[in-house]
Amino acid sequence: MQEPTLLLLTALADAPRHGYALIQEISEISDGRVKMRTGTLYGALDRLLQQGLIEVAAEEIVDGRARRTYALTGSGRTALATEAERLRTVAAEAERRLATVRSALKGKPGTALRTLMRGSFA
Amino acid sequence: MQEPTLLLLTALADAPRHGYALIQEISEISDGRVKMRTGTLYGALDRLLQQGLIEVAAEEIVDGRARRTYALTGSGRTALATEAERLRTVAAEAERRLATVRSALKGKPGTALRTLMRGSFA
DNA sequence: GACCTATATGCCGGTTAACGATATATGTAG
DNA sequence: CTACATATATCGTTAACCGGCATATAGGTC
Repeated sequence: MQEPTLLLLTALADAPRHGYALIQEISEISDGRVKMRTGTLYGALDRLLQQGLIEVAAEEIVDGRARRTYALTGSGRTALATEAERLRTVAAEAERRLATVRSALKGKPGTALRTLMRGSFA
Repeated sequence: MQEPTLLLLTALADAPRHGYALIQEISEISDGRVKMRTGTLYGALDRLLQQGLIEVAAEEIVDGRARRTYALTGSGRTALATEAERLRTVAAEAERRLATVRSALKGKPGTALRTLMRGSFA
């Protein structure tokens, strides 16, 4: 699952929303950093509908404009929860490894180094 | 940045490694769930080299087999740290929203709902 | 000797998703 | 009347991943 898709599901996690509102919500979630384009949005919505992760919750016409509201399905909720947990785990592992002080190993290529290298070099 | 790329950088975060070792390391990081293919690996390595996020740390011949060892650059370290933080944030937001009890709102479409909907529907 | 597995790198074609651009249409503000 | 916000949708391009294939050596099993 890629980031735009993840953000879409996240934006739907607390309440159903329609396409245009999702673009705004994602902008808010990401502190204005992610401006999702409609090409990405509607392509992703179609895909997620097909995968059964979201469903059309309502189709109305407001002020002459069509408005289709989407909602997470149970399956979508599960998928988002799984994905969020996996990302949290990977992010934690990345940060743990980045925190590893390599300079501490330079002078002591003994146990610590062999431990780090386990399985990598014979 | 996509997940295979993230895992690659993570696998390089604590020590330089060569291609084949990266496949194994990623398998370990992900508890055996991700079996990275060589097509993905070497394509990604080429791309990351070009982007300056990794560099070739050593080129040796061990037992007649070529072995090219890759390492994170400073730029790669920064990129990974940034990415990890962003993912941590998004994952937390997803979990926070998933935890939002929608049933509590159903009977009280008042302040809480309006707050949730801020900016979405006029 | 034949076969399989592990180690190790690399290319190629297909598929998928994201992206930018564009189109359409209405209401509101200046 | 121009511009902007709202709202949905399609199209062509690009980028990345993926599976499969190719190549090569070393070591173990039958």
